[in-house]
Amino acid sequence: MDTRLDRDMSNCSIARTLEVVGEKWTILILREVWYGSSRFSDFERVLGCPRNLLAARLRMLVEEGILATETYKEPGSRSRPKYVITPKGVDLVPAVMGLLQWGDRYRADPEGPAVLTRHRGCGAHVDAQIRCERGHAVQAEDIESVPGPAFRLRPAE
Amino acid sequence: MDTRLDRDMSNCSIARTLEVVGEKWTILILREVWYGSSRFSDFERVLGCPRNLLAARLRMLVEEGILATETYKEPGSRSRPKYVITPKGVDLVPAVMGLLQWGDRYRADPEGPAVLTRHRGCGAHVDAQIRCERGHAVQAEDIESVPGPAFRLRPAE
DNA sequence: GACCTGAGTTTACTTTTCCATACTCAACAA
DNA sequence: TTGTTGAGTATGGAAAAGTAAACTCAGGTC
Repeated sequence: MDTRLDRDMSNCSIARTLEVVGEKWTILILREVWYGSSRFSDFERVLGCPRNLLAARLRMLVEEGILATETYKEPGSRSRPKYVITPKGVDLVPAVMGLLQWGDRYRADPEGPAVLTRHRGCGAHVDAQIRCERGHAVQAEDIESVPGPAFRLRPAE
Repeated sequence: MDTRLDRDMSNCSIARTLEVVGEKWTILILREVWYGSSRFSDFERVLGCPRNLLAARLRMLVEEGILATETYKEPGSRSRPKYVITPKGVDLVPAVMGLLQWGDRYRADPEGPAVLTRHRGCGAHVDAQIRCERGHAVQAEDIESVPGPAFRLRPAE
């Protein structure tokens, strides 16, 4: 993609995804959900994030359909809400795996990463890869970005 | 991973990656590099981002080794710096492809995405997938997160 | 020598986001 | 009826981001 006129990037899918998950704490909240947390107090304790932001992020994630609320009840106390991931949230896993993998490679402690990801059953290490529909592994250099159906040039200034 | 004691997440690779690329504009600058921009004025024009932040983000990306500066020279003007991606930067592609893919699925215009990614040569659509080392495609539900070498529990409070 | 240009830096001001902490609220328990 | 607990809401100050314009700097051109 090498149009000399400026592309209009107002409909860029990367930017639009970041509008939803690009704020501070959002992705870390999702990480906690994957690692098993579901309650407000769990997120607060493990993340150390301010409560008002936590509430705002959870509300956003639920509004966007990435998390959903259910209720749980501990014996001897009343029902309270908990947060569970939806299929739309699960679809963020490849992106987050990509971040995890980069951090493992370039920012891990000398002894290695804090968390290993394995294929349940097979046990082999798991990571995010780029593949084409035909199943070929694709090097980043061999990705070609071409204008899609919603491609626009920028309105003249 | 379901330790009832709190995990210490201060060495989480996701959090550490976000420390580098989690600020506003950073990933969009990388997007522009992939789409062919390399000059300060290109980024400024296409992103519409404030110059001081742009300068700060570029400096950060160069310090982190994700971008590198080279010089270019237009005939009739002096040499000027441009920004090119390094192998360390290329390793962020899977994460960003993951974001792109989610945006394409859930936030695209009705007519479709603005940009299509294809395998150069083969031409087939390309995306980020989760695979294990043995080459199996892995469903998000079949990822098992287990404590790694740098796993720590949280020091008691 | 004066002017131009791309790539910044600096400054000054407004707005937004973030952080820390205090406060509220609705069951349930004693 | 008072206390407790989890899940928030409210608030006030600090930090970061956004906006706009002026300024710098070096190596071109005129």
